[in-house]
Amino acid sequence: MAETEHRPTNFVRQIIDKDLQSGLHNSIKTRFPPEPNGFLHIGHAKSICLNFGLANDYQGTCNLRFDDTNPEKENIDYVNAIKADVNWLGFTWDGDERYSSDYFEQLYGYALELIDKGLAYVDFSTQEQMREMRGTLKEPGTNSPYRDTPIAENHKLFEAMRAGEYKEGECCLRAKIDMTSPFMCMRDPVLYRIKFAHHHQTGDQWCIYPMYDFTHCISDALEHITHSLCTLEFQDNRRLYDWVIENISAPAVPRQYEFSRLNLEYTVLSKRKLIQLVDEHHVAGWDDPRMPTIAGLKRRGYTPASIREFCLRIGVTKMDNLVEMGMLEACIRDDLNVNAPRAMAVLDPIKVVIENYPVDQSETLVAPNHPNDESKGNREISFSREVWIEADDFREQANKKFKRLVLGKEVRLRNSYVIKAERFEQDQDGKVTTVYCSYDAETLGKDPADGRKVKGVIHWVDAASGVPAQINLYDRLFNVPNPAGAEDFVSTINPNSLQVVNGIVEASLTNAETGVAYQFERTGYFCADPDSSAEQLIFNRTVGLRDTWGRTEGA
RNA sequence: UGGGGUAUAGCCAAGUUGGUAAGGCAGCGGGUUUUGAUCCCGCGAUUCGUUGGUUCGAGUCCAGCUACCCCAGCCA
Repeated sequence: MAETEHRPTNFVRQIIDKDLQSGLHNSIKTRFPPEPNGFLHIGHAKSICLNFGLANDYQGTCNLRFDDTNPEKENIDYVNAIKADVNWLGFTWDGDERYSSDYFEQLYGYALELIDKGLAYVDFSTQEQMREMRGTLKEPGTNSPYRDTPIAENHKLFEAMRAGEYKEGECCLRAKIDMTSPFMCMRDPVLYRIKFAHHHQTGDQWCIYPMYDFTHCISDALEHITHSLCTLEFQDNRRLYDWVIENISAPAVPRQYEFSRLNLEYTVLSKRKLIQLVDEHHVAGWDDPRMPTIAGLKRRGYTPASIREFCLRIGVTKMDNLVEMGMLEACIRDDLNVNAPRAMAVLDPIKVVIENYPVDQSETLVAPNHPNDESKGNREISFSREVWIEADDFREQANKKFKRLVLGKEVRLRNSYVIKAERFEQDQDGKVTTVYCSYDAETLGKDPADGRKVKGVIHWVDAASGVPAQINLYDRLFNVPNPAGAEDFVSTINPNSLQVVNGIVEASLTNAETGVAYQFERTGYFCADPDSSAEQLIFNRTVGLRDTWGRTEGA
């Protein structure tokens, strides 16, 4: 798809333009810094597109850095999934992926530097004591009794922490800043804590791990990141970011800028909540097609280009937002409308028997793969005496607004003949099972010679060659626009977010490649599910077609 | 008077030396159409959270007010 030619401007670009013009920087370097404690989601895609997009547009580079300072929550599977997702989105990071843990030794050295400057101390207060001494939002905190431990002793104490001489929670390293600061994060923040945990990158090498605020800014400096972009909740932390950089022998001075995180209607985008959905089996896994994860969107049938386009359209600002799902759907429809070959599939089949068509005859028809793009070629579809049509496409009686098959009336079978409904059969519940029709043999590829107008066109699948398929129809995962705002977001889960249907697809779809999109004419965009253990074809509906009829009809 | 942020159409979002409100999504009309799809054409803010002020002129400058978001993890 043709992505928007020139990127819309935003405040980050303006800052970069200024920094380039003023000569502050000759080129830019950004980074995408996920913690490997879960799968990436569409919100991360916003950050990825921003960081990698900026690097591309300004001919700079972008690093992929795993912010792996909390081994208890992280693992290598997430690292691998994240790398795959970033690549799948179409981005390439500069050199090898980095890890904050690559810098543990240097970070340790900077911590020692702060200690030696009298700007950090080892605190043996309990967590509860620290909380009490921190004060509140409106009241200043009070100094720790360990705050004035002599420098030399702090130096030894910290070395002892590293050597494993203290238990978890027994002590921690804190920056000596200002317990009365209006910024809570400046009230002597913890820099290092003790964790006897195995780390996916450094193994058992360390028993002390640096905190985010100490690690991130230094990692940025070590990588010579020029513009460090993060989300709004880190605005206060910027004071600490700058404090650390100013007080150590930093090799560079990176700057942090914050933008608002993405909120999408009818889903949740917080790692904690997504983990809960997976752990409590509200969904089948991280790549469940209903999940807003990159892996889920991929399995659902979203393309990398459509997600990039979405990120372009939503923009980058500091305003809180809640983007409509329709925005995302418009992006994938725009992509698939021009790129997806058409095919026919019936989701809720009823039989049509064409009584004046020879019993043992069948013929091969040619159908274009795309109505507006001849270059996509044609395919062959078979036609015979019995075909399946959509149950919704037949009514015993209806007004002229209903442009489908009605008893005694004609309708065009897409890419085929005009048929007329003569009579029908239904089961004991009143559901129509079979419609007996006649066909006009002179209407293949042309209108009736006598000038009869046949307005309706419906899709169908040849009964003799059609293939049964499981079709997964997805709906929003939650019943409310902003589940994150609910008291209990789990209670707002939509119990009908997945509807499994047994349909019939045209024979050409038998070998549909996993993940490759098709438009099933008149019903939507679908792609084959990767589930290889399944015994039959499985198609996932990515998104339906825009449906103005369904709207008026339903109303 | 804790501090940090944000307020432009239903949603997203341009608007940067003050000069008379881009664009996209959604919606609504109309046209084309063997997908009620696509495509094409047309329609939306006398108004920029609010109240005042400065000015010939303010979304853009100033002051006050209001609403919403974030911060009291040895999480990120």
